Amino acid sequence: MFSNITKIADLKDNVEKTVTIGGWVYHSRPGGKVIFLVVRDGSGLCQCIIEKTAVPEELFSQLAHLSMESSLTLTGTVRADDRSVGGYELAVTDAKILCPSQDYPITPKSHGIDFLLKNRHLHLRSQMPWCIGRIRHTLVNAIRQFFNDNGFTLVDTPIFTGIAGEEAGSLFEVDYFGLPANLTQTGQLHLECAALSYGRVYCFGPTFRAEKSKTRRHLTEFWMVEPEVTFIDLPGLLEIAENFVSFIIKKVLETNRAELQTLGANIASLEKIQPPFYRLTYTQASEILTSQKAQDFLAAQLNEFKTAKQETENKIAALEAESKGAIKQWRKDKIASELIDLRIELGELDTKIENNPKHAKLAAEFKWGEDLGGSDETLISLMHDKPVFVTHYPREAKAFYMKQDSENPKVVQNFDMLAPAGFGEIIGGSMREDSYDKLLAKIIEHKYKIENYQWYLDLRKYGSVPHGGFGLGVERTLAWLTGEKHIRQCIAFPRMMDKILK
RNA sequence: UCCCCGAUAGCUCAAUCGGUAGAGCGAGCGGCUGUUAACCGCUAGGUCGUAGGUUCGAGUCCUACUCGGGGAGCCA
Repeated sequence: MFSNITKIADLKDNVEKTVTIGGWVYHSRPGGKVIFLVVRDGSGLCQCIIEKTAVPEELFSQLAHLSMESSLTLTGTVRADDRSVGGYELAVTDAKILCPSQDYPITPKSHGIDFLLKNRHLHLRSQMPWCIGRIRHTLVNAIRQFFNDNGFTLVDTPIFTGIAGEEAGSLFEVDYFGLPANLTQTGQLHLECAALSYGRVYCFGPTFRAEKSKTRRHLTEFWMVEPEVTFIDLPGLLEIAENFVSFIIKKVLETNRAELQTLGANIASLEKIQPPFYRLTYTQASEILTSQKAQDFLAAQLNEFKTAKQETENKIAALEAESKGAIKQWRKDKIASELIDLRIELGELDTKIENNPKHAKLAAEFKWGEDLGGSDETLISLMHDKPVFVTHYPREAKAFYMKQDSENPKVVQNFDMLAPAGFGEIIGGSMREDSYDKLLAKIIEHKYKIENYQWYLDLRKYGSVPHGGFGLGVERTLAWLTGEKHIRQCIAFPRMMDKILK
């Protein structure tokens, strides 16, 4: 029945031909003599022109009263026209309404985030989530392609697990037929087993963290890709990581430039992301944090914030003054929505101004041995225009499985990759401890039950080799690429602390 | 877990000193228009988050609770 449906994205190949499209009303501008219906079909938008003289009178009247998100098929001639979205339009000769939509809750005006999340099942149809979803698809595809093309074997690691990969405290516990089990926090430990079988492996799936974190950078369920490689050292891992990240960004830039533009992403800065990335040891990073340069940077930033605040306040005052004058209603609307945005901006600037001295203090008082805090990472990433690897963290601050450095026993061979412009950590990785004795000592030190880790220790007993890997968070990467402030927009149905909506 | 902010029409927001509840969008009806966040006119739409308190009088002040937003810590 629908075999003759043409996708809107393919209209460019059907100019002057008669086609049928199927989709949903995105926008309607009905008139006495001509109706403009913008229709979306998942592949794009198309403006459909319905002239009163071209269709039966009853159909014209029905189409004139069609509201947002009504579903229908439309038949007509494709015309190239610069006045239409996408450059093509359909001169309609016939249409069939499938399901008229009444009182669709999402309107073209702005909505609050709570409302949109409650209506997430419908919000997915809107432009922003649609663009992000398309980019996510490319990103996921590119991730698989990179590893598949570089000799990695996909291994699906379990979601129910008996042991913790990261530190406890962020585990979701489940009742597994009366036995305690957890949802996976990482596929790494299982992946290491597979790496010793295949050499180069990766896993890609959902990951669960029960962290009580209500921030724009946290989900309780997120997707992570984790490669694991044998016969490698830390510099080798960094090389894979920077090639990997550069590859996926290149693919997104190639495939989704239009979506990135719609979302207002910083394309120019993404185009700069090419190997090599910056490399800092933890010790160098801590020196930067406590340096005068960092303090000067923060002071300059504070001044920028204050200037921006002043400018924003001036803009608000000017708009408020204009709004009180005798002006057209549409201008008043525009001012009102601009004012809302400006006030949000002002609030964010206030937060930044408030946090800046705290961050300066944290940075200045940074002591070797602590883990890098969020603000420290942000500061370092802001001071660089490309991603930064921070390596060799203090052993005490890091997970038990990370390999002790041969030259400096106080540090481990690990790395975090910080995205530029303050987006923070998107990759964490390390060489794994391959010495049976050292790993055992760490397990004992952490007071973990040895019997739970015997299988993991076995990997160091039977043909242990140097190996390592890393994990990349899909939603955080997507937030970075798209310029989305909040990670919750980067997955179709976000799971957040204390909130499962559907 | 801690700190800050908020809750008014379906949605986004106003409401001055504590004194009769207002717009726009969306919805419905009509008009007009190669329109494009179209425009113009009319109509409907409210127990001001919940429960107390202060007051002649509370959307506005106070207390508690619920829900939401932002930030800190922690992390991908």
